[in-house]
Amino acid sequence: MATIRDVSKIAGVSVATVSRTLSKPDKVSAKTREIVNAAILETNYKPDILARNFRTRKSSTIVVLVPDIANPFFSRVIRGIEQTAQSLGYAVLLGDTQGDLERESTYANMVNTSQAEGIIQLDSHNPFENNSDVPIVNACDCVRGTDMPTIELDNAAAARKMTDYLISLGHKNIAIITGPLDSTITQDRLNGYKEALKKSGIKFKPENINVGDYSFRSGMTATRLLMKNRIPPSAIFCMNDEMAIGTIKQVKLMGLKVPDDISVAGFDNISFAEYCDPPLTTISQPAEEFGSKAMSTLYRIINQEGTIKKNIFLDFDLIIRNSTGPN
Amino acid sequence: MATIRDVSKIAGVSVATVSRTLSKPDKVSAKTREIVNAAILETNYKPDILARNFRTRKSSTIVVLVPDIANPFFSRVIRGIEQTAQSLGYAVLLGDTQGDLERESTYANMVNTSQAEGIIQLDSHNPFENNSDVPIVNACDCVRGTDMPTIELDNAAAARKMTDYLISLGHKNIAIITGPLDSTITQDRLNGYKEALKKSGIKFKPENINVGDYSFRSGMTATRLLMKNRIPPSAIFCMNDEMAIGTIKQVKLMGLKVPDDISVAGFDNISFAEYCDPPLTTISQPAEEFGSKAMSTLYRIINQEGTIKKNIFLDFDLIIRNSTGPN
DNA sequence: CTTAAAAATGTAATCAATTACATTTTAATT
DNA sequence: AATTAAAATGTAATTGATTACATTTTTAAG
Repeated sequence: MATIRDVSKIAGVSVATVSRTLSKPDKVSAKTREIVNAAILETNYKPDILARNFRTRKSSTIVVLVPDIANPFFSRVIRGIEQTAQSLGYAVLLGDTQGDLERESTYANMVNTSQAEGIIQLDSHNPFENNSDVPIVNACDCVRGTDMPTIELDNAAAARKMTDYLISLGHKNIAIITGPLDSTITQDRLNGYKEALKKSGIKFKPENINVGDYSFRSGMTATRLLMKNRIPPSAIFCMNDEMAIGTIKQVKLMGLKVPDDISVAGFDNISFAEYCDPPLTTISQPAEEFGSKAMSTLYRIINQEGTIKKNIFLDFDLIIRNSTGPN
Repeated sequence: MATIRDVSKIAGVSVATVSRTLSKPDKVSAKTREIVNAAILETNYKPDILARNFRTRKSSTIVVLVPDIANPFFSRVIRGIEQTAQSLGYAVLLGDTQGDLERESTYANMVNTSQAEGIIQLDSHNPFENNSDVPIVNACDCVRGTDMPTIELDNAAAARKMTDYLISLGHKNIAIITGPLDSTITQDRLNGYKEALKKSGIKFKPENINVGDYSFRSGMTATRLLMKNRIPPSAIFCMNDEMAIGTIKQVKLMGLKVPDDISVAGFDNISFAEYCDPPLTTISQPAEEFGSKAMSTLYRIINQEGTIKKNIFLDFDLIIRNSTGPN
């Protein structure tokens, strides 16, 4: 492999000039630039990125911490991250934590060792005990009470909107299948749900809450339990689309019809939501935008450019399809 | 940040000893090891990975080239890659190419600049014009006629099995919705389909082939066209589950029933396949295993350990659900 | 107690780029 | 033509770990 010295020798200039030709071409005269570029071609010189990274203390790499890459919502977020990262000259290291704190901190520490310049955390957990000065952005499921910048949805408002909509259809006994209770998203959405009930003068019943884990199966299980309530719900609001699809399956399995007997609503608007039967009423989230906003914010933090908004809220939409109907 | 020299000064040993304590502790006496470790704790020393990478010419990083991370099959493959990579001490750089050759070669070149030690390519395309000596493994959709090791399915056999099964149900007019024609997977599966027809003495009709792009929508469009055939098919075999789900939707939209009027089969066995209505008959592929096998093979290539099997074939399964029935 | 071999440790070069600072060349002005 | 400022280029230090080779210490054998 040719080094910058080989190039400089052939071009008859110093290594500094070669280096400048590559990184600050306007500091080099047109004539020398040509000579150097010719020498680069001749030697097929490729800068050694490891040497450059080492010298400049920059890896042009960021780490994404994601609870599960196979989750269709997260994989879209990551697509957004990757695209923006690429356009900003950054590479994306994938840290699929599977909820394991040890794996999370292994990846998070890559910043301390300069392997990565920053972190995008998609889980509601601060990977650093005390607020550190590591560049980090928290997206999608965001922790409260840290000074990490966040890219989030107004989850309470979204859940309120969905609950309001179900109430407007005449439902009074609305069950909710949540995500894990320690997640901020779950808490916010639960609050929104309760607020909407209260506003409409509907009494909140604890038996109408069931905890899931975002999987199809947990949607089915939770539904089975909810339907055993003394007064079974006439509508079930799930905190993601997979659980809602599990719910639809379970409801059908019990010989009931969606939405005639029971309305089902989801959250996320994954691509499958439009194709299940009946198509799913849900809240759409701009998944790719979460990713690109998180990446561009992280970029500004790393490079200390412009001002950083502490909390960025993205828009959601209530997507009404046929899984919900009048009570 | 403390350097290895700070540690060596405090421990009263040479930098070589500190380095050895970290990388080859058995070459250091127990006593010195203790002293050095104490000094490491005291200084909170973390080895500078950039310096180490530079010196050792290793980045402990590999690149995954994937056509689309948001595809649920690929995201599972990547989960398998990531898990195995982590256990082997490698980090995974995500290269979502979106089918763009330029982005692909940008990522592929990271190996030439030592940013990555190897590549896992999930697309049927050789990112290097001429067979290079870059460590690379080709998984899932594999190119023919290169010397890249592959991790693949016997796609022809799988398609044959599915077609045989449909024939065994009494279907004679079986349509197929393919992926892009330049993909090896598509070609192999198409061959398997044709072989099965031939074996059963069924004449292959070109009008029964329609090309899709693996999206729900293309499944719908292709189905609409196929149903306009002079003799519409009684079964439709789709080369992935998304298109099959689109097909089911379109069939229902036309007022027909699955499987009573038309049988629909998919490929991949993504998690939704079990939850759509009716549940989808499909071919299951060991997605995570594709990933882990690809990673462990790449590891052996990079580190020149053991022998490398040129082509590894994984098992598939015909999963019979309710989207297919007798003609 | 020697002596040889093995184990432990130390010295200093090395990796390939970047860049502060020094020097030379060019351009502009009088 | 002389002077000065600006632009271009060069010199050599620097980054932090690894490691070949040299040296010292320990262990084992006679």
